[in-house]
Amino acid sequence: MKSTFPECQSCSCRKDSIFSHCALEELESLSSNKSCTIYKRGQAIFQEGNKPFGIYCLTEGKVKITKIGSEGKEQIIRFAKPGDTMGYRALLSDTRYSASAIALEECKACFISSNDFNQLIAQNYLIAKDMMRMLSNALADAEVSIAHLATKPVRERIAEALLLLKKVYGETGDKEFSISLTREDLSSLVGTAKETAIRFLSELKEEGVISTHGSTITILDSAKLTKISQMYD
Amino acid sequence: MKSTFPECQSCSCRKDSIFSHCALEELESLSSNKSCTIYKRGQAIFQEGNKPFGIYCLTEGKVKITKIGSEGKEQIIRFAKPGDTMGYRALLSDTRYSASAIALEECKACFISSNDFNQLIAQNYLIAKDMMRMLSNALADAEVSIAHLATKPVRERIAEALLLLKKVYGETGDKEFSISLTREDLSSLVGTAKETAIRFLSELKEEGVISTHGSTITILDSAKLTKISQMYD
DNA sequence: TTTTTTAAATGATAAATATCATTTTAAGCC
DNA sequence: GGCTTAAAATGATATTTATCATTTAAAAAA
Repeated sequence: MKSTFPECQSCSCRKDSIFSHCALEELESLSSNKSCTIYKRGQAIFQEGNKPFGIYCLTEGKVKITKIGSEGKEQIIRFAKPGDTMGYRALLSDTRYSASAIALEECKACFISSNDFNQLIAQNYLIAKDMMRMLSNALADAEVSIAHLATKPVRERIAEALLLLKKVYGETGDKEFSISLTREDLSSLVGTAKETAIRFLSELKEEGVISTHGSTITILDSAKLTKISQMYD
Repeated sequence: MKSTFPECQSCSCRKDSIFSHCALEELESLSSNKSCTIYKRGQAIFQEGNKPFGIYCLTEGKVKITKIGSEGKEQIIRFAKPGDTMGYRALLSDTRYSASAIALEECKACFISSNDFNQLIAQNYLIAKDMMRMLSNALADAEVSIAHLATKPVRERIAEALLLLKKVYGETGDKEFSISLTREDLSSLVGTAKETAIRFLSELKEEGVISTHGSTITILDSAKLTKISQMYD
Protein backbone atom coordinates (compact mmCIF):
# COMPACT_ATOMS: atom_id res chain seq x y z
CA MET A 1 0.00 0.00 0.00
CA LYS A 2 2.83 2.31 0.91
CA SER A 3 4.03 2.08 -2.66
CA THR A 4 0.97 3.97 -3.88
CA PHE A 5 2.19 7.10 -2.15
CA PRO A 6 4.99 9.28 -3.46
CA GLU A 7 8.25 9.90 -1.65
CA CYS A 8 8.41 13.54 -0.52
CA GLN A 9 11.63 14.06 -2.45
CA SER A 10 9.98 13.31 -5.76
CA CYS A 11 6.39 14.25 -4.94
CA SER A 12 4.84 16.26 -7.73
CA CYS A 13 2.72 18.07 -5.17
CA ARG A 14 5.80 19.70 -3.74
CA LYS A 15 6.27 22.32 -6.43
CA ASP A 16 4.07 25.02 -4.94
CA SER A 17 3.62 23.71 -1.43
CA ILE A 18 5.34 24.78 1.76
CA PHE A 19 7.84 22.01 1.12
CA SER A 20 9.30 23.70 -1.93
CA HIS A 21 11.96 25.25 0.31
CA CYS A 22 12.98 22.04 2.02
CA ALA A 23 16.52 20.76 1.77
CA LEU A 24 17.01 17.23 0.49
CA GLU A 25 17.83 15.81 3.92
CA GLU A 26 14.70 17.48 5.33
CA LEU A 27 12.59 15.83 2.65
CA GLU A 28 14.16 12.45 3.27
CA SER A 29 13.47 12.76 6.95
CA LEU A 30 9.86 13.80 6.27
CA SER A 31 9.37 10.98 3.85
CA SER A 32 10.59 8.29 6.22
CA ASN A 33 8.49 9.61 9.09
CA LYS A 34 5.22 10.31 7.31
CA SER A 35 2.26 7.98 7.36
CA CYS A 36 -0.12 7.92 4.46
CA THR A 37 -3.77 6.98 4.22
CA ILE A 38 -6.46 6.45 1.62
CA TYR A 39 -9.81 8.08 2.39
CA LYS A 40 -13.09 7.11 0.80
CA ARG A 41 -15.67 9.59 -0.40
CA GLY A 42 -17.35 11.19 2.61
CA GLN A 43 -14.65 10.17 5.08
CA ALA A 44 -13.20 12.78 7.42
CA ILE A 45 -9.45 13.39 7.37
CA PHE A 46 -9.83 15.45 10.54
CA GLN A 47 -12.80 16.80 12.42
CA GLU A 48 -13.79 20.12 13.96
CA GLY A 49 -13.26 20.09 17.72
CA ASN A 50 -10.54 17.45 17.77
CA LYS A 51 -6.95 18.01 18.84
CA PRO A 52 -4.43 18.17 16.02
CA PHE A 53 -1.38 15.90 16.11
CA GLY A 54 0.16 16.93 12.84
CA ILE A 55 -0.57 18.25 9.39
CA TYR A 56 -1.87 16.54 6.27
CA CYS A 57 -0.58 16.90 2.77
CA LEU A 58 -3.14 15.94 0.15
CA THR A 59 -1.60 14.01 -2.72
CA GLU A 60 -4.70 12.85 -4.56
CA GLY A 61 -8.37 13.78 -4.69
CA LYS A 62 -10.61 16.67 -3.73
CA VAL A 63 -11.36 17.73 -0.16
CA LYS A 64 -13.85 20.17 1.32
CA ILE A 65 -13.02 22.10 4.49
CA THR A 66 -16.22 22.66 6.44
CA LYS A 67 -17.56 24.16 9.64
CA ILE A 68 -20.79 23.48 11.45
CA GLY A 69 -22.92 26.62 11.54
CA SER A 70 -26.30 27.32 13.06
CA GLU A 71 -28.80 24.45 13.35
CA GLY A 72 -26.11 21.97 12.34
CA LYS A 73 -25.91 23.43 8.85
CA GLU A 74 -22.65 22.69 7.13
CA GLN A 75 -20.67 25.59 5.70
CA ILE A 76 -17.88 24.96 3.21
CA ILE A 77 -14.98 27.28 3.98
CA ARG A 78 -12.61 26.24 1.22
CA PHE A 79 -11.42 23.35 -0.92
CA ALA A 80 -8.13 21.49 -0.99
CA LYS A 81 -6.44 20.00 -4.05
CA PRO A 82 -3.38 17.76 -4.39
CA GLY A 83 -0.33 19.58 -3.03
CA ASP A 84 -2.35 21.52 -0.47
CA THR A 85 -1.50 21.32 3.20
CA MET A 86 -4.37 20.92 5.64
CA GLY A 87 -4.73 21.32 9.37
CA TYR A 88 -1.78 23.63 9.98
CA ARG A 89 -3.95 26.43 11.36
CA ALA A 90 -4.90 24.49 14.46
CA LEU A 91 -1.30 23.45 15.11
CA LEU A 92 0.06 26.97 14.74
CA SER A 93 -2.46 28.51 17.10
CA ASP A 94 -2.28 25.55 19.47
CA THR A 95 -6.05 25.09 19.38
CA ARG A 96 -8.40 22.35 18.29
CA TYR A 97 -9.48 22.00 14.70
CA SER A 98 -11.90 24.79 13.90
CA ALA A 99 -13.08 22.95 10.79
CA SER A 100 -13.31 19.47 9.32
CA ALA A 101 -11.70 18.09 6.17
CA ILE A 102 -13.96 15.73 4.23
CA ALA A 103 -13.01 13.73 1.13
CA LEU A 104 -15.24 14.59 -1.83
CA GLU A 105 -13.94 11.52 -3.67
CA GLU A 106 -11.29 8.88 -3.01
CA CYS A 107 -8.28 10.74 -1.63
CA LYS A 108 -4.74 10.09 -0.54
CA ALA A 109 -3.06 12.18 2.13
CA CYS A 110 0.26 12.07 3.97
CA PHE A 111 0.44 12.82 7.67
CA ILE A 112 3.39 14.67 9.20
CA SER A 113 3.56 14.74 12.99
CA SER A 114 3.47 18.04 14.83
CA ASN A 115 7.00 17.39 16.11
CA ASP A 116 8.39 17.01 12.63
CA PHE A 117 6.40 19.98 11.41
CA ASN A 118 7.38 22.26 14.27
CA GLN A 119 11.00 21.32 13.89
CA LEU A 120 10.83 22.08 10.20
CA ILE A 121 9.42 25.57 10.56
CA ALA A 122 11.70 26.36 13.50
CA GLN A 123 14.90 25.36 11.73
CA ASN A 124 14.18 26.68 8.25
CA TYR A 125 13.06 30.30 8.14
CA LEU A 126 12.09 30.03 4.48
CA ILE A 127 9.46 27.49 5.45
CA ALA A 128 8.22 29.62 8.32
CA LYS A 129 7.97 32.53 5.92
CA ASP A 130 6.04 30.35 3.51
CA MET A 131 3.68 29.37 6.29
CA MET A 132 3.08 33.03 7.04
CA ARG A 133 2.41 33.71 3.40
CA MET A 134 -0.01 30.80 3.22
CA LEU A 135 -1.85 31.95 6.33
CA SER A 136 -1.98 35.52 5.03
CA ASN A 137 -3.39 34.39 1.72
CA ALA A 138 -5.95 32.18 3.42
CA LEU A 139 -6.92 35.11 5.62
CA ALA A 140 -7.33 37.40 2.64
CA ASP A 141 -9.51 34.80 0.93
CA ALA A 142 -11.63 34.35 4.05
CA GLU A 143 -12.14 38.09 4.32
CA VAL A 144 -13.29 38.28 0.72
CA SER A 145 -15.79 35.53 1.53
CA ILE A 146 -17.05 37.52 4.48
CA ALA A 147 -17.56 40.65 2.42
CA HIS A 148 -19.26 38.76 -0.38
CA LEU A 149 -21.51 36.67 1.86
CA ALA A 150 -22.62 39.87 3.54
CA THR A 151 -23.16 42.03 0.48
CA LYS A 152 -23.67 39.95 -2.65
CA PRO A 153 -26.99 38.39 -3.67
CA VAL A 154 -27.19 34.62 -4.09
CA ARG A 155 -27.05 34.63 -7.87
CA GLU A 156 -23.68 36.39 -7.84
CA ARG A 157 -22.37 34.14 -5.11
CA ILE A 158 -23.37 31.07 -7.12
CA ALA A 159 -21.46 32.38 -10.11
CA GLU A 160 -18.49 33.14 -7.88
CA ALA A 161 -18.60 29.67 -6.34
CA LEU A 162 -18.48 28.02 -9.74
CA LEU A 163 -15.52 30.18 -10.72
CA LEU A 164 -13.78 29.29 -7.48
CA LEU A 165 -14.18 25.59 -8.22
CA LYS A 166 -12.71 26.13 -11.65
CA LYS A 167 -9.82 28.11 -10.23
CA VAL A 168 -9.01 25.44 -7.65
CA TYR A 169 -9.58 22.30 -9.67
CA GLY A 170 -9.39 23.43 -13.29
CA GLU A 171 -6.35 23.07 -15.51
CA THR A 172 -5.00 26.39 -16.69
CA GLY A 173 -5.73 26.65 -20.33
CA ASP A 174 -8.74 24.42 -20.81
CA LYS A 175 -11.83 26.30 -21.81
CA GLU A 176 -14.58 24.12 -20.44
CA PHE A 177 -14.48 22.86 -16.90
CA SER A 178 -16.54 20.10 -15.31
CA ILE A 179 -16.95 19.09 -11.72
CA SER A 180 -19.19 16.70 -9.88
CA LEU A 181 -20.66 18.41 -6.85
CA THR A 182 -23.89 17.72 -5.03
CA ARG A 183 -26.35 20.60 -4.88
CA GLU A 184 -26.14 20.24 -1.11
CA ASP A 185 -22.41 20.96 -1.24
CA LEU A 186 -22.88 23.82 -3.67
CA SER A 187 -25.47 25.42 -1.45
CA SER A 188 -23.35 25.02 1.66
CA LEU A 189 -20.50 26.71 -0.16
CA VAL A 190 -22.69 29.59 -1.28
CA GLY A 191 -24.57 29.88 2.00
CA THR A 192 -28.06 29.36 0.69
CA ALA A 193 -30.82 26.74 0.52
CA LYS A 194 -30.36 23.77 -1.79
CA GLU A 195 -33.48 24.63 -3.78
CA THR A 196 -32.36 28.23 -4.22
CA ALA A 197 -28.99 27.09 -5.53
CA ILE A 198 -30.71 24.71 -7.96
CA ARG A 199 -33.00 27.46 -9.21
CA PHE A 200 -30.12 29.77 -10.03
CA LEU A 201 -28.25 26.91 -11.69
CA SER A 202 -31.30 26.34 -13.88
CA GLU A 203 -31.28 30.01 -14.75
CA LEU A 204 -27.60 29.83 -15.71
CA LYS A 205 -28.36 26.77 -17.82
CA GLU A 206 -31.07 28.63 -19.73
CA GLU A 207 -28.62 31.45 -20.35
CA GLY A 208 -26.15 28.93 -21.77
CA VAL A 209 -23.47 29.75 -19.21
CA ILE A 210 -23.34 26.24 -17.81
CA SER A 211 -24.74 22.79 -18.50
CA THR A 212 -25.40 19.95 -16.10
CA HIS A 213 -25.78 16.21 -16.16
CA GLY A 214 -26.73 14.68 -12.86
CA SER A 215 -24.53 16.27 -10.26
CA THR A 216 -21.91 17.24 -12.82
CA ILE A 217 -21.74 20.91 -13.65
CA THR A 218 -19.91 22.14 -16.73
CA ILE A 219 -18.86 25.74 -17.10
CA LEU A 220 -19.32 26.75 -20.72
CA ASP A 221 -18.77 30.50 -20.55
CA SER A 222 -16.41 31.64 -17.79
CA ALA A 223 -16.32 35.21 -19.04
CA LYS A 224 -20.06 35.59 -18.71
CA LEU A 225 -19.94 33.89 -15.33
CA THR A 226 -17.36 36.43 -14.19
CA LYS A 227 -19.64 39.24 -15.31
CA ILE A 228 -22.56 37.74 -13.45
CA SER A 229 -20.47 37.38 -10.31
CA GLN A 230 -19.71 41.10 -10.39
CA MET A 231 -23.04 42.37 -11.64
CA TYR A 232 -23.47 45.00 -8.95
CA ASP A 233 -19.83 45.82 -8.18
CA MET B 1 3.92 65.83 19.70
CA LYS B 2 6.29 62.90 19.86
CA SER B 3 6.03 63.04 23.61
CA THR B 4 2.41 61.95 23.49
CA PHE B 5 3.48 58.53 22.22
CA PRO B 6 4.98 55.83 24.40
CA GLU B 7 8.45 54.39 23.94
CA CYS B 8 8.19 50.77 22.80
CA GLN B 9 10.24 49.63 25.78
CA SER B 10 7.66 50.87 28.24
CA CYS B 11 4.54 50.74 26.06
CA SER B 12 1.64 49.29 27.96
CA CYS B 13 0.30 47.86 24.70
CA ARG B 14 3.24 45.51 24.48
CA LYS B 15 2.06 42.97 27.02
CA ASP B 16 0.02 40.80 24.70
CA SER B 17 1.24 42.02 21.35
CA ILE B 18 3.75 40.42 19.01
CA PHE B 19 6.38 42.60 20.69
CA SER B 20 6.15 40.74 23.97
CA HIS B 21 9.03 38.54 22.86
CA CYS B 22 11.33 41.36 21.82
CA ALA B 23 14.69 41.79 23.46
CA LEU B 24 15.45 45.18 25.00
CA GLU B 25 17.81 46.23 22.21
CA GLU B 26 15.18 45.25 19.64
CA LEU B 27 12.64 47.44 21.37
CA GLU B 28 15.05 50.35 21.55
CA SER B 29 15.77 50.03 17.87
CA LEU B 30 12.05 49.86 17.07
CA SER B 31 11.31 52.85 19.23
CA SER B 32 13.93 55.06 17.65
CA ASN B 33 12.85 54.13 14.13
CA LYS B 34 9.08 54.26 14.49
CA SER B 35 6.97 57.20 13.42
CA CYS B 36 3.74 57.93 15.21
CA THR B 37 0.61 59.70 14.07
CA ILE B 38 -2.69 60.93 15.48
CA TYR B 39 -5.76 60.05 13.42
CA LYS B 40 -9.08 61.85 13.67
CA ARG B 41 -12.40 60.04 13.70
CA GLY B 42 -13.14 58.76 10.20
CA GLN B 43 -9.55 59.03 9.01
CA ALA B 44 -7.94 56.06 7.27
CA ILE B 45 -4.75 54.61 8.71
CA PHE B 46 -4.36 52.55 5.56
CA GLN B 47 -6.61 51.82 2.63
CA GLU B 48 -7.67 48.76 0.67
CA GLY B 49 -5.76 48.49 -2.59
CA ASN B 50 -2.69 50.44 -1.49
CA LYS B 51 0.81 49.05 -1.15
CA PRO B 52 1.96 48.43 2.42
CA PHE B 53 5.22 49.96 3.61
CA GLY B 54 5.14 48.73 7.17
CA ILE B 55 2.86 47.77 10.01
CA TYR B 56 0.90 49.87 12.46
CA CYS B 57 0.63 49.38 16.18
CA LEU B 58 -2.43 51.02 17.67
CA THR B 59 -1.69 52.68 20.99
CA GLU B 60 -4.92 54.60 21.58
CA GLY B 61 -8.47 54.53 20.26
CA LYS B 62 -10.77 52.18 18.37
CA VAL B 63 -10.32 51.17 14.73
CA LYS B 64 -12.54 49.29 12.31
CA ILE B 65 -11.03 47.09 9.60
CA THR B 66 -13.28 47.18 6.57
CA LYS B 67 -13.61 45.89 3.04
CA ILE B 68 -15.67 47.20 0.17
CA GLY B 69 -18.27 44.64 -0.87
CA SER B 70 -20.88 44.65 -3.58
CA GLU B 71 -22.36 47.98 -4.68
CA GLY B 72 -19.78 49.84 -2.62
CA LYS B 73 -21.24 48.54 0.62
CA GLU B 74 -18.80 48.59 3.48
CA GLN B 75 -18.23 45.38 5.43
CA ILE B 76 -16.53 45.48 8.81
CA ILE B 77 -14.17 42.51 9.09
CA ARG B 78 -12.86 43.11 12.60
CA PHE B 79 -11.95 45.76 15.16
CA ALA B 80 -8.60 46.81 16.59
CA LYS B 81 -7.92 48.01 20.11
CA PRO B 82 -4.78 49.50 21.70
CA GLY B 83 -1.96 46.97 21.52
CA ASP B 84 -3.22 45.45 18.28
CA THR B 85 -1.01 45.29 15.24
CA MET B 86 -2.58 46.22 11.91
CA GLY B 87 -1.57 45.74 8.31
CA TYR B 88 0.76 42.81 8.76
CA ARG B 89 -1.29 40.49 6.54
CA ALA B 90 -0.51 42.47 3.39
CA LEU B 91 3.21 42.62 4.21
CA LEU B 92 3.47 38.91 4.92
CA SER B 93 1.77 37.88 1.70
CA ASP B 94 3.50 40.61 -0.29
CA THR B 95 0.21 41.92 -1.62
CA ARG B 96 -1.70 45.17 -1.39
CA TYR B 97 -3.95 45.93 1.55
CA SER B 98 -7.05 43.81 1.23
CA ALA B 99 -8.88 45.97 3.74
CA SER B 100 -8.87 49.49 5.18
CA ALA B 101 -8.29 50.61 8.75
CA ILE B 102 -10.52 53.51 9.78
CA ALA B 103 -10.39 55.37 13.10
CA LEU B 104 -13.72 55.17 14.96
CA GLU B 105 -12.56 57.95 17.30
CA GLU B 106 -9.32 59.89 17.81
CA CYS B 107 -6.52 57.33 17.60
CA LYS B 108 -2.79 57.11 17.96
CA ALA B 109 -0.75 54.56 16.04
CA CYS B 110 2.96 53.85 15.60
CA PHE B 111 4.35 52.91 12.23
CA ILE B 112 7.15 50.37 11.85
CA SER B 113 8.74 50.10 8.41
CA SER B 114 8.60 46.81 6.53
CA ASN B 115 12.40 46.59 6.71
CA ASP B 116 12.40 46.81 10.49
CA PHE B 117 9.49 44.42 10.71
CA ASN B 118 10.93 41.84 8.35
CA GLN B 119 14.25 41.96 10.12
CA LEU B 120 12.52 41.42 13.43
CA ILE B 121 10.59 38.32 12.40
CA ALA B 122 13.58 36.91 10.51
CA GLN B 123 15.98 37.22 13.41
CA ASN B 124 13.72 36.26 16.30
CA TYR B 125 11.85 33.02 15.81
CA LEU B 126 9.64 33.65 18.83
CA ILE B 127 8.24 36.70 17.05
CA ALA B 128 7.73 34.77 13.82
CA LYS B 129 5.94 32.11 15.82
CA ASP B 130 3.77 34.78 17.40
CA MET B 131 2.95 36.15 13.99
CA MET B 132 1.87 32.68 12.89
CA ARG B 133 -0.28 32.34 15.96
CA MET B 134 -1.87 35.74 15.33
CA LEU B 135 -2.56 34.88 11.72
CA SER B 136 -4.00 31.51 12.71
CA ASN B 137 -6.28 33.09 15.28
CA ALA B 138 -7.41 35.73 12.83
CA LEU B 139 -8.12 33.01 10.30
CA ALA B 140 -10.14 31.00 12.80
CA ASP B 141 -12.16 34.11 13.65
CA ALA B 142 -12.76 34.89 10.01
CA GLU B 143 -13.96 31.35 9.38
CA VAL B 144 -16.41 31.60 12.25
CA SER B 145 -17.71 34.80 10.68
CA ILE B 146 -18.18 33.02 7.37
CA ALA B 147 -20.13 30.17 8.95
CA HIS B 148 -22.30 32.54 10.97
CA LEU B 149 -22.98 34.98 8.15
CA ALA B 150 -24.05 32.04 6.02
CA THR B 151 -26.21 30.21 8.54
CA LYS B 152 -27.39 32.50 11.34
CA PRO B 153 -30.38 34.81 11.08
CA VAL B 154 -29.87 38.54 11.56
CA ARG B 155 -31.19 38.65 15.12
CA GLU B 156 -28.55 36.18 16.29
CA ARG B 157 -25.83 37.95 14.36
CA ILE B 158 -26.79 41.25 15.98
CA ALA B 159 -26.50 39.67 19.41
CA GLU B 160 -23.18 38.16 18.45
CA ALA B 161 -21.90 41.48 17.14
CA LEU B 162 -22.70 43.21 20.42
CA LEU B 163 -20.91 40.48 22.34
CA LEU B 164 -17.92 40.80 20.05
CA LEU B 165 -17.72 44.53 20.75
CA LYS B 166 -17.83 43.82 24.46
CA LYS B 167 -15.14 41.15 24.15
CA VAL B 168 -12.84 43.46 22.20
CA TYR B 169 -13.40 46.75 24.00
CA GLY B 170 -14.84 45.78 27.38
CA GLU B 171 -12.88 45.54 30.60
CA THR B 172 -12.87 42.06 32.02
CA GLY B 173 -14.98 42.13 35.11
CA ASP B 174 -17.35 45.00 34.51
CA LYS B 175 -20.92 43.92 34.15
CA GLU B 176 -22.37 46.61 31.95
CA PHE B 177 -20.65 47.65 28.78
CA SER B 178 -21.26 50.73 26.67
CA ILE B 179 -20.03 51.66 23.23
CA SER B 180 -20.80 54.39 20.80
CA LEU B 181 -21.35 52.94 17.35
CA THR B 182 -23.41 54.26 14.49
CA ARG B 183 -26.20 52.01 13.28
CA GLU B 184 -24.51 52.15 9.90
CA ASP B 185 -21.37 50.58 11.39
CA LEU B 186 -23.36 48.03 13.34
CA SER B 187 -25.22 46.97 10.22
CA SER B 188 -22.05 46.73 8.17
CA LEU B 189 -20.57 44.52 10.85
CA VAL B 190 -23.62 42.27 10.91
CA GLY B 191 -24.12 42.28 7.17
CA THR B 192 -27.63 43.64 7.07
CA ALA B 193 -29.56 46.82 6.28
CA LYS B 194 -29.35 49.71 8.73
CA GLU B 195 -33.09 49.68 9.36
CA THR B 196 -33.09 45.95 10.03
CA ALA B 197 -30.30 46.35 12.57
CA ILE B 198 -32.22 49.16 14.27
CA ARG B 199 -35.38 47.06 14.44
CA PHE B 200 -33.63 44.19 16.18
CA LEU B 201 -31.93 46.63 18.54
CA SER B 202 -35.37 47.98 19.43
CA GLU B 203 -36.53 44.44 20.09
CA LEU B 204 -33.55 43.82 22.37
CA LYS B 205 -34.34 47.06 24.19
CA GLU B 206 -37.91 45.97 24.82
CA GLU B 207 -36.59 42.69 26.20
CA GLY B 208 -34.35 44.64 28.56
CA VAL B 209 -31.17 43.13 27.16
CA ILE B 210 -29.70 46.44 26.08
CA SER B 211 -30.42 50.14 26.35
CA THR B 212 -29.47 52.97 24.00
CA HIS B 213 -28.99 56.68 24.10
CA GLY B 214 -28.23 58.24 20.75
CA SER B 215 -25.64 56.08 19.12
CA THR B 216 -24.47 54.63 22.44
CA ILE B 217 -25.48 51.06 23.10
CA THR B 218 -25.29 49.58 26.59
CA ILE B 219 -25.31 45.85 27.15
CA LEU B 220 -27.34 45.15 30.29
CA ASP B 221 -27.63 41.36 30.17
CA SER B 222 -24.73 39.58 28.47
CA ALA B 223 -25.95 36.15 29.48
CA LYS B 224 -29.27 36.62 27.74
CA LEU B 225 -27.48 38.09 24.75
CA THR B 226 -25.33 34.98 24.56
CA LYS B 227 -28.42 32.82 24.58
CA ILE B 228 -30.00 34.87 21.83
CA SER B 229 -26.84 34.59 19.73
CA GLN B 230 -27.04 30.80 19.94
CA MET B 231 -30.79 30.40 19.77
CA TYR B 232 -30.76 27.78 17.01
CA ASP B 233 -27.41 26.14 17.66
C1' DT C 1 -31.15 78.64 24.49
C1' DT C 2 -32.81 78.27 20.00
C1' DT C 3 -31.91 76.74 15.45
C1' DT C 4 -30.07 73.58 12.28
C1' DT C 5 -28.30 69.37 11.06
C1' DT C 6 -27.61 64.61 11.45
C1' DA C 7 -28.69 60.18 12.99
C1' DA C 8 -32.01 56.97 15.15
C1' DA C 9 -36.43 55.06 15.05
C1' DT C 10 -40.73 53.52 13.04
C1' DG C 11 -44.10 52.33 9.36
C1' DA C 12 -45.60 50.54 4.92
C1' DT C 13 -44.36 47.86 1.23
C1' DA C 14 -41.46 45.27 -2.01
C1' DA C 15 -38.04 41.98 -2.98
C1' DA C 16 -35.22 38.10 -1.93
C1' DT C 17 -34.77 33.81 -0.09
C1' DA C 18 -36.39 29.65 2.60
C1' DT C 19 -39.43 25.93 3.29
C1' DC C 20 -42.43 22.20 2.20
C1' DA C 21 -44.52 19.28 -1.29
C1' DT C 22 -44.16 17.00 -5.64
C1' DT C 23 -42.29 15.51 -9.95
C1' DT C 24 -38.54 14.26 -12.82
C1' DT C 25 -34.11 12.51 -13.75
C1' DA C 26 -30.03 10.05 -12.94
C1' DA C 27 -27.42 6.47 -10.52
C1' DG C 28 -26.86 2.02 -8.27
C1' DC C 29 -28.30 -2.75 -8.20
C1' DC C 30 -30.23 -7.25 -9.34
C1' DG D 1 -32.61 -3.89 -19.33
C1' DG D 2 -35.91 -3.13 -15.80
C1' DC D 3 -36.25 -2.21 -10.75
C1' DT D 4 -35.07 0.53 -6.86
C1' DT D 5 -33.15 4.36 -4.61
C1' DA D 6 -31.27 8.83 -4.23
C1' DA D 7 -30.63 13.21 -5.94
C1' DA D 8 -32.00 17.03 -9.02
C1' DA D 9 -35.52 19.91 -10.54
C1' DT D 10 -39.78 22.46 -10.23
C1' DG D 11 -43.97 24.51 -8.03
C1' DA D 12 -46.60 26.81 -4.44
C1' DT D 13 -46.26 29.35 -0.46
C1' DA D 14 -44.32 31.33 3.84
C1' DT D 15 -40.79 33.86 5.96
C1' DT D 16 -37.14 36.90 6.22
C1' DT D 17 -34.89 40.85 5.02
C1' DA D 18 -34.43 45.14 2.16
C1' DT D 19 -36.05 49.44 0.53
C1' DC D 20 -38.29 53.80 0.57
C1' DA D 21 -40.82 57.27 3.13
C1' DT D 22 -41.59 59.65 7.33
C1' DT D 23 -41.21 60.85 12.11
C1' DT D 24 -38.65 61.48 16.28
C1' DA D 25 -34.69 62.33 18.93
C1' DA D 26 -30.10 63.65 19.69
C1' DA D 27 -25.94 66.33 18.45
C1' DA D 28 -23.81 70.34 16.56
C1' DA D 29 -23.88 75.07 15.43
C1' DA D 30 -25.40 79.66 15.88
